[in-house]
Amino acid sequence: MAWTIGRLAARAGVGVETVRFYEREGLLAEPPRDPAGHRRYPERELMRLLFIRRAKDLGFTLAETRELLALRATRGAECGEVKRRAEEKLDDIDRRIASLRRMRRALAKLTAVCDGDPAPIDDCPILEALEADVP
Amino acid sequence: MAWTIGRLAARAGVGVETVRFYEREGLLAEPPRDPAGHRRYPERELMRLLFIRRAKDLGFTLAETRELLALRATRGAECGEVKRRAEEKLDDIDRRIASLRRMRRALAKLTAVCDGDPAPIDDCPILEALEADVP
DNA sequence: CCTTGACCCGTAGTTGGGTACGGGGTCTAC
DNA sequence: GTAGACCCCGTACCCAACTACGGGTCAAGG
Repeated sequence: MAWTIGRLAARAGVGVETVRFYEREGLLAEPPRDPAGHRRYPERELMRLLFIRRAKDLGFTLAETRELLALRATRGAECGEVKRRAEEKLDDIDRRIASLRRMRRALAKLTAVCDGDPAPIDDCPILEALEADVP
Repeated sequence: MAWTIGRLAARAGVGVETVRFYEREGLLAEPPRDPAGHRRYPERELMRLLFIRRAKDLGFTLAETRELLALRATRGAECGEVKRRAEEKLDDIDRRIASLRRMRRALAKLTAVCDGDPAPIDDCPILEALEADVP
């Protein structure tokens, strides 16, 4: 089953123009065309499109997302290089998760305060997220 | 100890103009001034500034970051509302962590493939991050 | 004194990531 | 056979988040 640009975009919750924009930017490959010159997308391109949105929401730039999508093992020689880059990305992701967890802990503390004793707290509690974290 | 805008910015790794921009946008409060009219920042403003950068890197907009920073329990009546908003942010953060974990799993799989049998894999492995995740 | 450097303010310009427009072709349904 | 819904392409426009510019004040060092 192949999808038109409009249907693909609708399924991913983005606009048609956005899909064409990602194609220009090299995030989506140029898809095959039907006899009328219209783009026909295979199912897997939806995955790719959803991944791009997800990565964007997580604060990756389009350039970083392009790199993430380009990571793949092809043959012996390149494998080490791919692995190195993948490990860099892994570290990046781990740092992001750790940051989010620190924010999460601070927010959870705030809701706990609200639950029990309704005493006011003066300072912005989320700033605790950065405790002992100054360079 | 109070810091000048230049020193504060340098410690946080941003430009002076960025700090003034955040002040205009209501992310940083207007600090006290010295007799010459220069801004003098208390230590805690560095926390705030670092938090803003961190949140930005995690994909929060400045508006969302402003909301995060504004969350605090003040007195009984407002407490329920603050708690509700904090719980929304918690859910948001949990979703982000889950997304990052899915990416992480896919990347880890890639490095594992590189380690062992150096057979090439055709498809972009990170797209597995979205398996069974299509609407 | 006078230069240097860090600050002041306001406004203009830039970059990343889309969005909208305008003029046209195509396909299906009435 | 024509209206409506889709698609094509190119270019122009938009918003968020900075970033740079230009002209002015002040304090310390040479």
